Amino acid sequence: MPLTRKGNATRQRIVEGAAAEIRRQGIFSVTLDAVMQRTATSKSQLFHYFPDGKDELLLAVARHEAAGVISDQQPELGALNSWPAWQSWRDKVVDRYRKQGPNCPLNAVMGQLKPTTEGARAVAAELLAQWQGELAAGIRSMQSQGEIATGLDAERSAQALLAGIQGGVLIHITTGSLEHLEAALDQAIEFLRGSVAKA
Amino acid sequence: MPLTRKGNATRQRIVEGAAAEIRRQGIFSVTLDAVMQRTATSKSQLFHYFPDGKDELLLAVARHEAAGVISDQQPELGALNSWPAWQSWRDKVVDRYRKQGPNCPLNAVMGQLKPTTEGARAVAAELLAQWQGELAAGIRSMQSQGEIATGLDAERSAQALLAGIQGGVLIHITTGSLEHLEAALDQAIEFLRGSVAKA
DNA sequence: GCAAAAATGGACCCGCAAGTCCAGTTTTGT
DNA sequence: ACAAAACTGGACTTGCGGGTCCATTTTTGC
Repeated sequence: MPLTRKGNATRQRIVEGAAAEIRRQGIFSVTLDAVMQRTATSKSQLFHYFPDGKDELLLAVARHEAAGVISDQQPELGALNSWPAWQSWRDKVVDRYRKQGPNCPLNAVMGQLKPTTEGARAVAAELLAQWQGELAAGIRSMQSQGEIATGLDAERSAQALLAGIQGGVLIHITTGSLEHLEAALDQAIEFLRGSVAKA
Repeated sequence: MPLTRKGNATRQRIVEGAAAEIRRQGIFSVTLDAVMQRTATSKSQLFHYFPDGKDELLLAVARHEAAGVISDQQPELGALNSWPAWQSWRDKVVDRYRKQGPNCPLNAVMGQLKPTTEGARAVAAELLAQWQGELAAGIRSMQSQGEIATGLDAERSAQALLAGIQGGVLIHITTGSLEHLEAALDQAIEFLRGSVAKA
């Protein structure tokens, strides 16, 4: 009978507590003791739910955060079928990172996993793939409506857009400014809109 | 008489050794002992040249790497005054990161500095600012030749392009693929070229 | 060439935080 | 109700790796 209801709740509490700790204090404050204190748990509990220790916990945090990144963009991200939709999605993305501030748990965790590096990369890669997929779907949707040139490679444009977003977020993390993220989003959208004019 | 010739050489050796270690084994292999071994130095030397210890050393590595990032793009980056120049610059960037592989010392170091975090951010911020400045200069140069629409905000376009690059590199680090970097560069350049047609 | 300052070697210290253990309690299925 | 399994508490161990110290050698400037 692996994982009782209470156990599940505790596990959840640990993961969210660790994530919250990162957001507030940065990745270096995340010591097992800190997590214990914040989540009112003991060391045995930590190792009970995460037998492989800190790395496993951090990986769980990464998964948790990755899921949030996508879901925070819904429902707009899943329905990029009109220019207003694109615009409000754009605003949502900018807003999300404005609120999050410069402490990105996902990014923080990524640089911290050592043995589990492959696992961490997999989580990040999957997130990126999913994100890119949604963007490409949106582009194709617009293409089918004649709002974006059909000669354009949807997948490649999605890659470029995704890169712009990632870079924008990264720059936000390091400088605290959101200008780059906004510029990247705006320019990408403008590029997509402009494609139809000269086709 | 602070810093004799030999001392300077040793210091240099330490920084480069640490950077090389990161490239080969990742950031977690960078222990003071590892640096000592690789650079044939003793602990006293490390603390002689970097009294504040590891953080100071890592910061020096960051500075060293940051300088390399820009200079590796020269002379092309400094003379973006024709489309062929842009193209060869683009190729140089992609090539640089292809050669570097997925272990970026600068990125790695960034996530590792704790007390010196402000210092690290400053280094990164300055690098970004300089990079963006060069790009903006290139865009303005093309504008003056009528190859890019003058209505376009050079600084903002440079921001977007820079974001694309950063994101592309980041994705390269996490997935190993350079496609995103290439897509971001190509699309940005295409956007700039296209601006003149509809002006 | 000779003090002073810089450079070097390497033994030693030490704290922190991850990880272990086991004893005790609560929950669960039947 | 009663075993088995899940859950919890917290004391204890441990090792890694950063940082300290001092003795010795080399270089520098005059």
